[in-house]
Amino acid sequence: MANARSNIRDVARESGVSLTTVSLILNNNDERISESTRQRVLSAMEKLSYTPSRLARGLPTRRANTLAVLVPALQHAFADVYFGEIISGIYEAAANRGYRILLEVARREYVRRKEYLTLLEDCSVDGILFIGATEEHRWLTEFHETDKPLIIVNNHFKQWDLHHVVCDYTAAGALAADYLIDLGHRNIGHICGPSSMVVTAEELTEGFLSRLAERGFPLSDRMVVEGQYLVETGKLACDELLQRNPQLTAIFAANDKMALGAYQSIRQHDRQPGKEISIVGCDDIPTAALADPPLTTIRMNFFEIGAESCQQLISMIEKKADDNGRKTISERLPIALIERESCCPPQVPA
Amino acid sequence: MANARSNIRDVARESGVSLTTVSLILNNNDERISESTRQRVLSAMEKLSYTPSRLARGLPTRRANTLAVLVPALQHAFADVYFGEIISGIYEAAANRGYRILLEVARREYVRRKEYLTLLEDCSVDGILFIGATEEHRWLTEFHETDKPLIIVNNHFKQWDLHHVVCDYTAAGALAADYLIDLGHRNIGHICGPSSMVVTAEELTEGFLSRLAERGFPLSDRMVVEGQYLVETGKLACDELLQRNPQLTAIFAANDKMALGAYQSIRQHDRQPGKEISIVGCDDIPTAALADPPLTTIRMNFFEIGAESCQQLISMIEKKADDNGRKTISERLPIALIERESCCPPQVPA
DNA sequence: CAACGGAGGTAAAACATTTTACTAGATGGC
DNA sequence: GCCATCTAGTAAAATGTTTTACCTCCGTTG
Repeated sequence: MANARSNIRDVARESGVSLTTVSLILNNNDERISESTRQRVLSAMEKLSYTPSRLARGLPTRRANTLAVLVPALQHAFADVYFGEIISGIYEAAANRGYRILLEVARREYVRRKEYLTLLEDCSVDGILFIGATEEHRWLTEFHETDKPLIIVNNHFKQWDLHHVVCDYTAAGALAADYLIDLGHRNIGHICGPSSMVVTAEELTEGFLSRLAERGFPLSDRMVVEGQYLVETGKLACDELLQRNPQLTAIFAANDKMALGAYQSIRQHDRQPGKEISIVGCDDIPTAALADPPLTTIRMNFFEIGAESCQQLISMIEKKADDNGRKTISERLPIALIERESCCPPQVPA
Repeated sequence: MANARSNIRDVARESGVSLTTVSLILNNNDERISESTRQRVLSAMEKLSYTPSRLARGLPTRRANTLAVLVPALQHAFADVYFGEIISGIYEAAANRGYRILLEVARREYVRRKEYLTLLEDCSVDGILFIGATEEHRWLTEFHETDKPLIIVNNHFKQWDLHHVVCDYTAAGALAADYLIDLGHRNIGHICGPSSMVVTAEELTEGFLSRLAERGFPLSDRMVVEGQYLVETGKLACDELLQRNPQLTAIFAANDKMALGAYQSIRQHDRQPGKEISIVGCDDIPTAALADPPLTTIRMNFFEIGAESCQQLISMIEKKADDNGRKTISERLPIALIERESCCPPQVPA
């Protein structure tokens, strides 16, 4: 009863104009409408407390003004700061441009049924942002030829050029190398990410190793151990490194979580992280600053990555009309070293 | 061209039946349709690779099969584990029942323009889950009388009975009190949450204080200091407590972040957290287990809270049809003490 | 004075569904 | 043989917009 939601027709009747007129005003296609009519219609809207239905609007326009954020099926994915930061950035950019955000998880069933495509066809969503892509997500190829609005956030694939926005992982690796060498370290270990699965892990390690080599201190393969980006795997990798070279004075971990795992390992070996063994992390998650000692790390600014990806996606969507040169979007954001207290020059053996 | 997305009409034509028939099959209103027709239509769908448009469906049904998650406008809200865990739980429950999740942030403008209501009226969304409500969000009253599908997640308001699902904060406080008393502590301090702003903070403190009193060790007001749920405020509160009573042997912090802040403060006072001063936190965020020493805390299971809230919301929405006794939903989930290494009996002064 | 053009609109088709009320024909009971 | 009921379906209205093509004045031009 009270719920007789008013529609555009009611507004038209109330203000004595046609549907078309109301619609034009709603869409700010002002040119054709006189100021007096405009005012009349606007106050009718006010009076009827009219709000246009997004659903109905999307039908003729085939636009939902909504973007999907797709994440892989990991345990409690949204509780991860990495995803969380990126999503915050995406939200910010989307909200500023009037878009909404839909959350989607790429479970096995989801992928098998190609729901990600349905999402677009179905007009639920105007574009997709994929976070946390790995080699496992080869089905993304489907987006290769077709010019569907998809952006890979903070990763990319070598084989197919899909639109993407990433941090400069190569530069990050080089930066870490320079920093440790400049401090005087020569016995260095590296806990790398799962490089066969994610390109950025490979780039980081590549950047680190080649800079070390360039500066005349190449790292033996033995001193590179892989972890799965989790605290525990970081600890295990560090155990391994310490066993392979007990003289170790510095470690570069491919992410902060593994760096914190290294802290644990080092303590268990009765050494002091940050004093006897220097650690550089990567990502600059909030916990890094709270660790003891506060972790020196490379800041990736995931919020920025999310926001930038989102803006690129929106531009793609809105530009689609005047279908100009469809170049692959490939952007690389800068990184920075954040110096805290987990590094110092190597201690000379007494 | 290739994009001539097929619709229900095409399917009807292809299989030689009416629109209605196709629609009925789509909605599994099987009873009226013969198996042979059904098969014919299904294969026509297959052949045309037809997917129904969510948008168009929502229009007549006034159902979007989408839920909104509304969070307050905090810096990078989605990067917070607290929100993240809850959202993960919500997602899980929603996905299992075929609902999608829309993210919304209640910025000032958003609230002023009552977008949260628009969301519902507009049929973008069938219900709303509000996380992180405080006394600041008094506009939620609007949901009081009307029976709009809104659930307050892990908080509630005393004045109006809005539907909500919360952890049992009173029990949590009591549990902490028992634990510390049983260990032998008598010089206890409490870092409470912003109790004038959030009811659950008040309940936790109330539970803690009254159990202490019951057991014969009432806590003086001086030994309760308020923090804003952040690491830094926890540290400051702890500084204050240590100054007010240097004999302090145990602290109960209203959340883990403040407990970690207390670690910092204690260290700066040259005392050992977990040995000289025992700490109990609350929430059991992932960092708690990684802290040094690992933090003893009360697990709230936010994932569960999210999932349960979401299920309740969905039931509300789906039951709406047979509008039975509209009772306010008010659920209280159990909590548990997770013993780690941040507590021990008080040390006898040498 | 006829033709033109612009200002300010409007009618109607299109978008893709659901749902209500109806029907034609077959079956069954008495 | 007639009415009632059931089966398998259909026609048409409803949902709330956008958009295209058109219309009607009215003031200018040539």
